[in-house]
Amino acid sequence: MAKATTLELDRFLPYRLSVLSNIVSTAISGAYEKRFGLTIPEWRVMAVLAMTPDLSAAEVAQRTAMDKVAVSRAVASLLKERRIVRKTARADRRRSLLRLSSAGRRVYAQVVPVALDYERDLLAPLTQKDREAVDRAVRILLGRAAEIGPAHTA
Amino acid sequence: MAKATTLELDRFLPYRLSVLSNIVSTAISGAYEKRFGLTIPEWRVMAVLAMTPDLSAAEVAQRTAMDKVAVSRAVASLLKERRIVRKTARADRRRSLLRLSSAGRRVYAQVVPVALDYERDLLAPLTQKDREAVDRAVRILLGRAAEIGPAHTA
DNA sequence: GGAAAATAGTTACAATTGCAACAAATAATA
DNA sequence: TATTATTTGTTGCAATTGTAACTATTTTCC
Repeated sequence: MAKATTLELDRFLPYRLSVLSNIVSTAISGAYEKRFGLTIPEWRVMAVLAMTPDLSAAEVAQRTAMDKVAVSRAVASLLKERRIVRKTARADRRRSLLRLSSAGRRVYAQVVPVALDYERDLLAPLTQKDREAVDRAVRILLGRAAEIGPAHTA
Repeated sequence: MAKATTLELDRFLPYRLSVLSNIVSTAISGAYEKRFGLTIPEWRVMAVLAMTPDLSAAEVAQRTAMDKVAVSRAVASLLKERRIVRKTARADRRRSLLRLSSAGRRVYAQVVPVALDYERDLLAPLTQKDREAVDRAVRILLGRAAEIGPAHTA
């Protein structure tokens, strides 16, 4: 007969990750919202377009780990606020090519230091070794999680 | 004049945490839902009641990092499925004392191994040292995140 | 003891999110 | 080339979630 086990929630990594991620996301999204009127999906779209202009919505979705509906809505709202511009791809008129507008680049330049400051504060109590361990572990876990929990890879 | 910086999304810890946590949560909640008809909030409530019976909803909320509305809904649904029982506290008739029913304990006993197996698979590619580092880092980050992002601590 | 403040939990409403159906355009194939 | 299948992105609808208002009870303190 199998041994009866109990599970202590605060030692269960999925739970701890969820709590940590929620706290961090809430804090960050509060800051973005308040200071720049940006949601996190909007910010993610801006961040990838800053790195790589002229992506299609599908490419943005892939790079931000967002689904295409979320990207579509973020793009719609960024267009309305004139923080990105969209042109139709000449070669394939289904695709649209997205890039930051100059206003978008200005906002982006303001957000980046806020984001990096937050990250720095968050990581402050960790030693350099700890940070490297976290970095490596998160990378490994991301790979492993994608493997075992295909989520939507039907 | 300030230096212009860019932010690479996949090196930004808040982003990586969010992606990792989403993948893990989706995988787990899929498993719970499919096999046991449990949502994650419901599972969390069950998990703390298994450890500590006769908690009030507010105490459950505190221990699960859920807000009281979420607890209320999870409790309502667990009651309907007869997986927990509720009695009114004699001393204070506003409070209700919650505990698993025997059916609830049976379900719990089935879920625990699934949860622990998932965690084990997830952590499989990490060395023991890595795991300890993650454990420590997450604990520290949880504390730090709670400090700097009071979120709702108005 | 009684009015006012506080607390536990629920409910109603609004905002967010996810999924499925869809239109437009292109690609594949017969 | 006409027909069907696929891809891109949007929209509608349902489910989830968060915020605020509410009821019931208890506590405070005059």
